[in-house]
Amino acid sequence: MKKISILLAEDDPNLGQLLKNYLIAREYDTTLVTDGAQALQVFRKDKYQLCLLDVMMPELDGFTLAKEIRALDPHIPVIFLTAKNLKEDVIEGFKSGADDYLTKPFSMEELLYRIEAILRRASGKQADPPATSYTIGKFTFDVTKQLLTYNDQSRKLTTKESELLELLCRNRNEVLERNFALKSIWIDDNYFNARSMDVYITKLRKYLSRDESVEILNIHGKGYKLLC
Amino acid sequence: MKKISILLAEDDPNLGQLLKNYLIAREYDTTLVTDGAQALQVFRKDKYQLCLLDVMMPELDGFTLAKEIRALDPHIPVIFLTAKNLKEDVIEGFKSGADDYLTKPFSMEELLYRIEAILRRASGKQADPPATSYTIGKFTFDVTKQLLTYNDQSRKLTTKESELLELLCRNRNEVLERNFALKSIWIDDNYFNARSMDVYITKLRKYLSRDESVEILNIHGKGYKLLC
DNA sequence: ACATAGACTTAACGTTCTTTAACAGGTTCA
DNA sequence: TGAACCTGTTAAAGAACGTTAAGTCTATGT
Repeated sequence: MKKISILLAEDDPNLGQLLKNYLIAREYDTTLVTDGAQALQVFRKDKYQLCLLDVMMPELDGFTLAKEIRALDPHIPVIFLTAKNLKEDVIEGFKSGADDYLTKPFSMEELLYRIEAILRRASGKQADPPATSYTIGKFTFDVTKQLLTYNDQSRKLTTKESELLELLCRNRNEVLERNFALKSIWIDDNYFNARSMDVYITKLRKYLSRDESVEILNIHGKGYKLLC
Repeated sequence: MKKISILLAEDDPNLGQLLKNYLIAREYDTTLVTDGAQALQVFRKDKYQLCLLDVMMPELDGFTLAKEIRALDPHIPVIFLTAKNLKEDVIEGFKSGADDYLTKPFSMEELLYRIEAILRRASGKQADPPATSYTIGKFTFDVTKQLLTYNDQSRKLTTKESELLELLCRNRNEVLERNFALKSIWIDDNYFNARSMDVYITKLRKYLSRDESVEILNIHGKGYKLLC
């Protein structure tokens, strides 16, 4: 299956690199540029399936850029990344044809969620959720229904429990880095959110304790690894 | 099929043009005027099916304008565009017969949904409803007739029930954000309206409970997701 | 005008989810 | 070994949500 290609235009080098890494980790073929002019240039050369554009950029702002891009490819999905409380911008953004927008700060989960939603809509197919479910030892984990099942006994997980368990499953038998998980689910990787995550790890361990072969292992200073 | 005609009165040229373009892109036959006097003049000449009026306008303010317009056509739907924190104005606006209002800044999606909802209500008694309907598990939901059907058994939904269910359907298997739903249906996203929305979620869940495969899932702190 | 019914809101109370606090161990490295 | 940091666990606090019932309003018909 061919990878989805994303053009990411973000002038903040830190955020840009961060986003690029996350998207690549999620199997999106991502190209990062740091200003609008460059974005247009790159877009002309190669085709992309989705654009992620920061609104505030030097040389060429996101809105104008979107118009130019739309002139080249009227149907390409565009998502804007915008600073908070710039709702006026949002309006103008929709005019130039954004399919969606995110106000900073946002979590990776949210970004990925919207990307998937838009691609789903763009591909014409209606409905059909990915119906993702994982097998964890003797457990079955239905992500969309947030249901963890063991021998016909089901437990309804909370939103956060479910999000964390999904990340663990996605990276099973390899290290899920703390910061990655925090940025993905909690937006901020500060002290309190880190402690909150610890609490959820404890909860998940308790839920999964019925199957001895399943274990959430801590990798000191790095993160967690789901063994199963 | 003939286009819906909208009279848009907005004195800010940027916003006005923006709105006009967007509405035209959405197949609404839109006329833009930049002050109230002009609006009245144009309205006398041609008939419109909906009015979008800015409250703060030179020459003739939106409220007075609405009264004049209503004198000419008592049943035409009117939506006010108003700056925030002008609650007094809002109240007076409803007295002069607004069907709805939007506080700036607002998103295009919100405006569009409001227009559709109002036109639907206005045309309720007339003929040829577009008959948009959704299939929700074993249910059928006729949006224009506000009818939820299960095995030949139909339940007539109230306006709010219907509007909320429509938003859920439109975003099925995706998160419908609380704030978006509140601003789209209840106008204000304050505490009380949020609680009111909770009540409606309970109602809808009860109506839909006959099909086990259908579920309105809460995403804590974000919104609801209709699974089906 | 009055009564009635239906729709919507507000109130009240209970439950669940998430975060924060508090305390107890662990790991690393100088 | 001891200081600094990281992790495990439980409990409590705070916020969000679920549900039912009572209140308010509006429209409608007599």
